[in-house]
This record gives sequence, C-alpha cells and structure tokens, in this order.
Amino acid sequence: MSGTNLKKLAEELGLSISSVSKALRDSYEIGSETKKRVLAMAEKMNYQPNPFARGLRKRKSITIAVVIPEIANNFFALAIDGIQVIAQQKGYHVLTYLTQEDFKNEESTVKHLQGGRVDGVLISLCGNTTSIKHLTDLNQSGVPVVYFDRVPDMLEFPTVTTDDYECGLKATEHLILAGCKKIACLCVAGFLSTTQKRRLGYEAALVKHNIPFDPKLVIQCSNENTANRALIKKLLSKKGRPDGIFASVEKLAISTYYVCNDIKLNIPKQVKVVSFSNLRTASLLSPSLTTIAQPAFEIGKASAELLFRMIEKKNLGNRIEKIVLQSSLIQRKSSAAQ
Amino acid sequence: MSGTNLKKLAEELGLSISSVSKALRDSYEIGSETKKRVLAMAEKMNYQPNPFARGLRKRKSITIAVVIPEIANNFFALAIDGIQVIAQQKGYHVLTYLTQEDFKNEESTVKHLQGGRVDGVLISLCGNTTSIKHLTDLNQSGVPVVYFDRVPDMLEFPTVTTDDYECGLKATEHLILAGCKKIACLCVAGFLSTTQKRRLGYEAALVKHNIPFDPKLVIQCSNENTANRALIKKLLSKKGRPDGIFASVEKLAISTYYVCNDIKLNIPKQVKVVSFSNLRTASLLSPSLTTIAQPAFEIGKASAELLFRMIEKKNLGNRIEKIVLQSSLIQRKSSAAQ
DNA sequence: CTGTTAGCGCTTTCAT
DNA sequence: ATGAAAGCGCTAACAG
Repeated sequence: MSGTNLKKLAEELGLSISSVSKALRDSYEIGSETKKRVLAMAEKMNYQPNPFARGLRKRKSITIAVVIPEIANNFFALAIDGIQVIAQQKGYHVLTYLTQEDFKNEESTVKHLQGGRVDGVLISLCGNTTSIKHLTDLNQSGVPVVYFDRVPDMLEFPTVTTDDYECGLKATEHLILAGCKKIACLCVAGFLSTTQKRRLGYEAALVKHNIPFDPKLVIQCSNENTANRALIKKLLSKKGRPDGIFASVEKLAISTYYVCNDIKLNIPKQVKVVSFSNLRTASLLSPSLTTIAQPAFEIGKASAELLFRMIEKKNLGNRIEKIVLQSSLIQRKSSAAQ
Repeated sequence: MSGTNLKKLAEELGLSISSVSKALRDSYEIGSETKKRVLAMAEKMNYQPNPFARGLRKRKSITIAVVIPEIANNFFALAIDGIQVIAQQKGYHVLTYLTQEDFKNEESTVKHLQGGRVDGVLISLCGNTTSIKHLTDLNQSGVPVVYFDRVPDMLEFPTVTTDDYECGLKATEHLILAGCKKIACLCVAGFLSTTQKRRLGYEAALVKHNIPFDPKLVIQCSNENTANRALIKKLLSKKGRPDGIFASVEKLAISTYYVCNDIKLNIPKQVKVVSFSNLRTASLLSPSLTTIAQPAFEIGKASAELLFRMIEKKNLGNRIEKIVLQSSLIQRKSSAAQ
C-alpha cells in the first residue's frame, strides 16, 4: 500500500484536504509558508497523487493510445520512439496496443478505448481493415484520432503519411534507369492506401518510360513469410524472370533477399532490387539493395504533435490537418566486405 | 462526450444504478430477464465502463508498465511483442516508457508509477543505472517489479535473463575453434550484469584454451555509435590487429560490420565476428557474422507471465523466482548472393 | 488565506 | 430480486 494520500498528508500537517491539494497545485490562494511546509511533507511522505481519482474528477487521463499492427518491425518501432519523445515532453503516458495485423483485434482494442481511458489515439490500420466504424464511433464519443502511415482511403481524416506515390514512381524509375527491362512489383493484398499508392507510382513510371504494363508482374503477397517466399521463388526461378524488383514493403525486400541467397541469384548483378524500408534496416540489408527510407521517427513525432494539437484545441477532426513527409532514396555504395 | 454511464443506462431502463451494475457483472442477484434487457441496452448505447471510476473504487488498474532503455532495437521490440501477447490474454493494458538509456529518466518515470497507475512493472535497467532505490521504493509501495534482461547485480530480485556467461564462453570458444589467435571483446561500459557476465565468459574461454588474456583487447564502448566506430576502426586498422571479434551486444556487431565494410576488411576471411543478437537481425546481418541469438520474444512472455503470477498472488517479491532462458548460437551457411 | 462540501462513475454492503 | 447509500481520492465552487 502506497497509502500516502491527501487525507494523510492533511492530518500530518494539521490542514484541510483542500488546502493541501491547492498548495500542491501551487494555487494563489495559499500562503507561501504553508506551501513550503506542504511540499516538504509531500516529499518526505513520498506522496504521488492517485491518477484514477484525478482522472475521474478532471475527466482527463493524460494518456494517449498507440495502436499499431506489429512492433517487431523497424518502422513501427522507430515511430513509437518518436511518439514517446513527444508524449514525454507533454507529460503524457502512452498505452501501446498491437493488433497483430488482425482486424478483430483492432476493433475490440478500439472499443475498449471508449470509456475515457485515453485523451487521444494514434493508429496505423491493419492490413485487412475494411471498415473504420469502430474509429469513427470512438471519435464521435469525444476522442481525437490521428491516423499515421496506414491511413483510411477516404479524405476526411487527420493523417500523417509519406509521399508513397512519388516514391513508388521514383523507385521504379531508379530500376528503369539502371537498365531493367522487366520489373516486378511485390505488393501486399488489401486496401491499404500506402501499398495502393506505391503500386500506382510503379505503374506510372512504366507508362512514363513506355514500358508495357504486365499484370502478371504484380505479385500479391500476404502476411505469411513462407508463402511470400514461395511466390518470389517461383517468380525468380522461371526463365524470363524479371531483372528488377520493386518491393513495396520492407518485409518483402527481406524475403527477396532470402530467396536470392537461396537460389544463388546475385543482387544486383542478376536482379536489381529496390525497396521501402527505413534507415536502420537499410543499413543492415545487403549493400546491394537500394531502399526508399521512410522517416519513421519523424512520422511518429509529427503524428503525436498533431494529436496533441487536437487534444489541446478540443478539435475532434473538424479542422482536418494532413501532413505528408518526404522519404528519401538511399543507394549504398557497394562494399568490399562481401 | 461518450456520456453513456451507468446512470443514463439505469434511467433508460427504469432500474437503479446498482442493479444495472450488478447485471453487467453477471451477479446472481439479478434475474435473467433483467440481465438480458440490461445487456441489450448497454450494447445499444455503446456503454463502456469508466476505467478511472472502476480503478478508483477497486484499487486496481488492470494495467502494467514496461520500462525499457530504447525501442528501436530488435531485442526490446520483440520483448515488448511477447509482453503484449500475454497482457492481452490477461485483459491487461500496457503502458510503455522509454528511458533513452538515461538514469534520470528512469528514476522519474518509476516515481510517477507510485500513485497506483499500474498493478505491476516490467523493467530493463538502463546502462548507467547504479542505484535501484527508486525501484525498491516502488516495490515497497505495493507494486510488484520484474526485471528482465538488464537486471540488478544483486540476488534478491525476480528476474528473467539469458545464460550470458555460458554464451560469452560459447561465443569465444567458437572463435577459438575457428582458428582465431587474437580475440578482442567489445563491451559496453557500466554495471550491467549482462555485459559483465558475457565478458567473464569471454575470459573463461581464453583461460580454458590457454590463451593469455590481454586487457588491451577488451574495448570499453559507449552508447555513441560514432565514437564506437572510431574505437573499432582504430582496433582493426593497426597491424597486429585481432583476427576475431566478440561483440557483446548487437549494436557493436553492426558497428563492426560497418567498419569492416569501410576499411575493406573481409568477414570472415580476415576477421571473424561473433555477436549477441536475435533471430531477426541475425538474418539481416551479413551471413558471415555468427550470432548468439537471444530468445527475445520468449523473454518478454516469460517476464509478463512471472509478473502476472506475482500480481495474482499479491507477491511483492517475497518468494523470488528467477528464470534463465537459453540463447542459441546461430551460424549461417555462407551464401552465393554476395 | 483556509475550510466545508459536493460530486466525478463505479462497486459494494446493507436494507427492503 | 432490486434499491439506497457510502465511499474510493481528488478537485473546484463556495463560504468564511
């Protein structure tokens, strides 16, 4: 039992509960002498206010929730890092939830957030999310929601994203300029706007360079690594295989890396690969992979900052702010250590 | 405003607040007819109990805190994953805090946890933590604390760790058996038991194989990547450089990888490297790095399970349980894709 | 400047 | 089987 509460403090000091409360909150109604005494005693008795009592009374939790599909993924880990930095600055607590890429999980998690547990929510949707009613409900119950990276396809929400279309184009163009004639696009199935936009960028690059679009070169992958690897292996094993690969998410680039290793295909001599990723992983991947690095940390920070702006202004998404950050193409110089 | 509370539900149903409360908690005191009506109305009005009111009343938060030095680090990301899985099973919420390897941060974070915000704490200490008074205080105030991975050096606490000494020995022995004559040990400075134990394992392996111990080969690194790289570069640039490197943490292995790339030193032909790491990163690192993979996900799960056992039994650390999990040495077959 | 009081939403005796 | 009432610890309006 921590047990040190206002009542005990007040008894010890011979003051009333409310005076102690006011003294601790540095109210102008309290004399400086008394304040000192109270502060000293609070320190001595190791007093910490009960967050539940305060939350109940003030109808404020000083807490935000972060809902993400997974965390064993550099992008989200870095994003959380950014979120935490801002939250800490603001004196907020951060509840983290993993949906494990499962819509059912996302739905029940968001529902649990209705009761007033948090003052705001940051979310990156999971791959198979089709409806966001659970989130609009939450929003209507008074909780501001900011979507980051994996955002709903509609226009009416506060979002923080990167320039996915442009980067899909840039990445594919990079392969074309490197001499690739037959470029495959590895996508993840689903309605995620990010993947969609990247694929559209891929197609636009082909059009721009007068390369015919072959739907058979667009590979719909899943969340199953082994299944994905089988698909990629099949793609790269047959003759007439592509000489360029655009992996629209990091995971698929890693799978490609594996498969190439496995079937002894040299990157970049036999196949060139360009992938979305982030700085840290990019540095670990074979130096021969070119990557589009998303500013994950900055996305986290920007999302949290936007959310806090909304919380402070009690803006539930009436004035919608949309932020788009720039990714950068990173091409590592080939190395000698191979 | 969510606004749906027991009072409104009760009014709508023409029942008393307490009856509705009981019905929702499936009390035997309420008739099954009434229960159905209540449940239906709660569903309809999208009722979610206020966690603060409940927490205040029941003196229980259904929340745990996870305090870690950083998250943009595969080990901790995977550990959190494991923790979340267990917490979700138990219906608990998870507050995450990053200390950013800063003791001051760790101290103030832990202090904020005193007020009853959480029912238990999982912590991995930061590198420069020397005293754990803040944690023993927290524990005495009634909050069970489980230490994982980076645990205090003393014996009296519930911990979840890996077999660091054995693995330090195993890793070094691996290098010796691979023919290395001059093996350097990259450590991080500080009182972390993990690093200490790994270094002791390194020394033990040398003794076992009659290799003289040269203190100049033990490099004390820091949290500064650039400084570390400079140290490693210096180590590997001079003639008479080591032919084997034991990196006691993943970060240092990555730095080594960079430096070797930079100064065109071939791994493993010119320098063999073995490092602590975890499965996912191990697979990204050059196939020529051998790694000791820590079961990060399992550590997370085991830690959370231990904590919940303590919470349920109101065990504040009187009966101390210590869990040691096994790491495994992973040697990737060299690949053709280089 | 300090104290009294009501009440946030919920659970839990205790009555009925 | 249902309801009334007290109280968890805190804040804020109102008195003094």
